[in-house]
Amino acid sequence: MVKSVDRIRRREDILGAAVRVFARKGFAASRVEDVAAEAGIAKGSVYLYFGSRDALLAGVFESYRARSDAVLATVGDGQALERLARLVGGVVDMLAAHRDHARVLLDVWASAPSLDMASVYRQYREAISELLRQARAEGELRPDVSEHHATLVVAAIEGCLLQWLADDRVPLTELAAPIIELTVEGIRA
Amino acid sequence: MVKSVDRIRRREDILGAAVRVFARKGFAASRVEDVAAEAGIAKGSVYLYFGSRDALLAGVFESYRARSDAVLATVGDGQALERLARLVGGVVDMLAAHRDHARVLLDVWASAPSLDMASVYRQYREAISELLRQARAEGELRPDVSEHHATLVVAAIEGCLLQWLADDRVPLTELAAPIIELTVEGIRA
Amino acid sequence: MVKSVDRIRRREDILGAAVRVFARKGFAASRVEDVAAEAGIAKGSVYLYFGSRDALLAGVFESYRARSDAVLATVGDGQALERLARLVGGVVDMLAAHRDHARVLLDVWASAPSLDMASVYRQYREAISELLRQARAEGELRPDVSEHHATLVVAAIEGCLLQWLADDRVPLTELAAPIIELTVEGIRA
Amino acid sequence: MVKSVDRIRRREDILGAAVRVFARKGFAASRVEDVAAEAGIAKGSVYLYFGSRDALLAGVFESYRARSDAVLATVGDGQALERLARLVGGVVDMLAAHRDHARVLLDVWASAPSLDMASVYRQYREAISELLRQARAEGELRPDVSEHHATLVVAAIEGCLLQWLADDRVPLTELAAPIIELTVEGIRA
DNA sequence: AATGAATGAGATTTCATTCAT
DNA sequence: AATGAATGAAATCTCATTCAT
Repeated sequence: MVKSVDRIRRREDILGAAVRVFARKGFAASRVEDVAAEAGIAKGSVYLYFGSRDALLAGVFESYRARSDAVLATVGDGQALERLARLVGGVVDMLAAHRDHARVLLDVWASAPSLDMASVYRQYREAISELLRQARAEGELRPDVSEHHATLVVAAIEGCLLQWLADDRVPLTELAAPIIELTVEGIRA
Repeated sequence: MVKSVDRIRRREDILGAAVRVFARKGFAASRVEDVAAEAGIAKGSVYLYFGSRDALLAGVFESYRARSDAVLATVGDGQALERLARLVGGVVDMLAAHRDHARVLLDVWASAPSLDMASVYRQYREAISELLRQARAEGELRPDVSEHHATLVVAAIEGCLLQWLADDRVPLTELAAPIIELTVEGIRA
Repeated sequence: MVKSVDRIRRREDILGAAVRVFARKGFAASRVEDVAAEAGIAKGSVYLYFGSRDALLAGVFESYRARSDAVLATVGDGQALERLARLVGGVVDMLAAHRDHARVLLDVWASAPSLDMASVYRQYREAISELLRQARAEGELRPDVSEHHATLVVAAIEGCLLQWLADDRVPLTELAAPIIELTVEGIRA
Repeated sequence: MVKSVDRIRRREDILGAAVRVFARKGFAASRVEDVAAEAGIAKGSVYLYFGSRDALLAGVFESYRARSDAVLATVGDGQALERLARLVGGVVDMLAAHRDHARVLLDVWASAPSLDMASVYRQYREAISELLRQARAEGELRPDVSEHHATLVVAAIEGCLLQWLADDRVPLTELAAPIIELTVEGIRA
């Protein structure tokens, strides 16, 4: 039991080190040894917890998905557009709280086609589409809202994320409100 | 003279090959030899036109910037919001016409911190901010439009691009209209 | 005392496991951990009984030598050629009874030049030469028998062993009789 | 054409170097770099001609098979037992002329189960069995010759080879005559 | 005595880059 | 200018061995 916990903890430590190193240097320029050094262990020990360098990147992606799923699961209840606003705010806050993690997703994107970033976006779009459908049923939606609106909501979030990652003077947390204003409040009937 | 033209042409051929190869396999998995093969020349010949493998990526980035600058330069005249709508449409069309090129920008992002994606976004934001300022002067802008709106416009474009790159069933060209509707028409006074 | 016996028993268990593992996968492809697993103990425990991985191979060789010496010591008495026939039969039976063990000798040969397979063959040749000398003294030997005959007797045994190890449809035990017929009976005066 | 010849020559050079290195240190202890150094080239260049370290061993085996096949193909004509004698002599001479090569076969045996030493022995046995059948048809064979005699002939050769490899004071070439005397002349009707 | 996590030396292999032809 | 064989630096990964528990 104790051993198992330790093992999980150690794995998470390594993953945390990997996130920091990958965010700092990019995955392509990061060596397994860099991750080990950041985690304070020997190179070979990384392989006791992850089968390969690529598995580290996959692990980062997994842990991002877990966080992402957690956010989607907590929009609570109330009117659909309120829930949508909470969803957008929740995702932005989650990303803002984990900049390194978010940065590494770019490497997942670029270097690991097998890690399915497409499905992450799809999942967001589906959750949002469902909320828009409910809003329409509730009569809260302006009738001229595009069928592509879910894509636009995701785009607003991810596009702001991208600009923040490129330049941290872009204030991601402050952007949550305008994103919601534009993509949620702006479509109320 | 003729030789010089040939040289430029050959360089562009190689760059085109690099774009296709990088888009297909990702930069990290692309070998100089792959690019040479795609261009129909020998590996060593690539080095007659580009100093290194990284220089190929830099070349792709440069040619993207050139295209991007060209689009920004052609918003024409008329009212500010009309020009903004043309800017957005122009960028989206340009990206849609060069999917491989756009895909490679992700690798630029992830693998080449020295290639300044941040400045690309900044340039877009500045052009858009200028147009918004003019629109405000023309009295065309709703007074409550956020100071962050330029960031949101860029986000909408880049966020849609990202989703289209991840999944080509996301219809980038069709998204131009809703993007404009939301981010340009939606802010008219 | 008891502990000492236990220790010896445990050492032999590990050696037996090593023989099975090495025979199955070859020494080069066998890991210390494989041997430990086969013996039902932890990897580190192997080192309580053997100083190194190579020592396991040396141990296998030692135990082969012990068996081999035992066979040479039991040719009993009687006429020299009868004792030679018993020697040949005894060696073949010993090998046939310990196929894994014999298989591992190939790895000793190939991987451990310090383990002296040459001396094993030499010892056989010397024992056989001595018997041939006695047979000659007893007038039992055809006068034209080659001075190299001892080498041929060893060759017949080892050569059959080799073929049996390569392909177990070669019937080693059945070959004992023809070997004796050819190399022992065939040289009677 | 010239390039092709060079390429083949270079491949053979490397293979020759591999034979020498493997014979000297054993395959297990031989590094690709050792082979490269023996061939006077850089480590990486070995990989231009052989896909892996194991491929070097496979190459050695292949070239042994080629030599072996060549010997089997040159027993000429005449009476079956004469041809058998020539076969035996030819194989022994071939082995004696290529001690390093023969030494490496032990590593093939021990380290590369996929390289089929069993088939080499089988091929020898089949060629010899065929000659024995013909000798019987020619009435040259003693009626009591064992059905296993082909195995014994192969054993005599391989067993002498083994002893010579272990100790070069065992005179392989001198042993050809006694081997033939015992295994070929000894079975004449 | 037994364990098995941790170590790190060392081997294989890749591939960007060079350069003789 | 073009080639592609050769190079060797560098990275991944393995696993024998150690040692704290």
